[in-house]
Amino acid sequence: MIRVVVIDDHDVVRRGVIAYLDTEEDLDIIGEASSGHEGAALVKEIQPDVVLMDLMMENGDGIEATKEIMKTESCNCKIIILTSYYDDEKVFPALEAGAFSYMLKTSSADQIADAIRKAAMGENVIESKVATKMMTRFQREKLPHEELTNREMEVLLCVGQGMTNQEIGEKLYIGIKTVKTHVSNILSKLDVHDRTQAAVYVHRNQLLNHK
Amino acid sequence: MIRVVVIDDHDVVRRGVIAYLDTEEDLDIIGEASSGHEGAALVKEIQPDVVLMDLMMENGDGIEATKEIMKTESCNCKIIILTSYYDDEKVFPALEAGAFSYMLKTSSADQIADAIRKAAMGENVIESKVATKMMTRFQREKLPHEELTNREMEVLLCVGQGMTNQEIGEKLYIGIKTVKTHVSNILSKLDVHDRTQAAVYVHRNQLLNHK
DNA sequence: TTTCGTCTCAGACTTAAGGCGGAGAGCATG
DNA sequence: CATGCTCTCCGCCTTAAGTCTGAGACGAAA
Repeated sequence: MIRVVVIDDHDVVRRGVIAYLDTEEDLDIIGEASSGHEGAALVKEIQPDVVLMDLMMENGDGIEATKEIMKTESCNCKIIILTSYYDDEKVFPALEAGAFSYMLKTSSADQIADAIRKAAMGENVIESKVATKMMTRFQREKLPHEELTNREMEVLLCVGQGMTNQEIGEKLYIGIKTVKTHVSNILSKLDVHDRTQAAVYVHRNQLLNHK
Repeated sequence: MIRVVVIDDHDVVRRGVIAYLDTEEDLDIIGEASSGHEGAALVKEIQPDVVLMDLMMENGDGIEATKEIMKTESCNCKIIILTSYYDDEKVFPALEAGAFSYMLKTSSADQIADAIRKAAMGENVIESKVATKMMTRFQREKLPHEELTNREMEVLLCVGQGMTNQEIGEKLYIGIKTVKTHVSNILSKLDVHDRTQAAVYVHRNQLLNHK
């Protein structure tokens, strides 16, 4: 039996999920909570195998609760995030906080039950939309270049769109000489020889997709 | 009841698929064939709702059979391609021939049954790997530019990798003057003003991913 | 206050890029 | 054979790009 706790402040959702999971013979819902604080305390107390955690909650959100739970040393439970959102601001903090899997509420009940079983076996499940975001994020983290300043990044993105120095200057309200300085610094930081290669760099690393 | 015909020259596969589909109460397997010709004739005769068609067959392949079936005016059946291959040379001819859905044999039996039901309701199912190929293909079909010659495309791809005229000339064993001519023609055909924009164009349209 | 980093800009210089016009060779098509 | 397309290459010219050196202004941090 896999011992599960469900944390979600939306009663209908929580009860619905529990109702379904109860029909699965190998899953045992041993507790539920309607806020992050409450949930974290409950988890510490009853030590479930898997936690199903909503992200957006009224009193203390899921990210805080996740961090709270992961801090306890004795904890070896897996936290599955179950939410409607998959934007960067939610996904990465949740994963950094220690989430084990990341499911969307658009997933079917079967998929959620599967994710719980896999979590219990140490196998994590990342919804494909979220996985895509992770991939691009990892790619970006691997960037070998020196840190560019904010201004340089602005200029680089302009170059990546095919703008000339003149156009960049007009857009950023600075002189063309200044643009040239920035471009020159960018080229040496990225270790490329001309603006075309810099533009290629932008696209290879998908820097334009996230503004 | 959804009336289904299965066309596959591999006996084991055909019988396995039929055996499974027979367990589904809403599906009625009304016919089967082991070649494209045979299958097309059968379909014309008994007018099923959905056809499950293998692509690679000994006597008359699935693409020909699909075209054959789609040519008949009275035909309002949906053809689902079921194959192991998802390379460009197979996928696009099949879709152009009139295939309604495209499934891979790696799909689960459930997914195939689902695809049949959806086809009967007018909803097509494209396996994700195939869908990805379609997306990039569509993007390429929408390209607004004039047709480039083969040589120009070669040069353009070099530009898209950030190469200088000098480097391109050395790679293609032509003079730098010739490269300049090509680049100049490319710029005017693509309606861009410099090589950097051409490089951006290459990446926006993912021209490098398919060599 | 001094130091450091960033952003801004200048002048002088070199070079790659790109436009324009012209042209010859090969090759397929009608 | 005449036409058209492609690929090749030339010279001349203009300009955008990029390097180098130097420097002033500003704000944060030591």
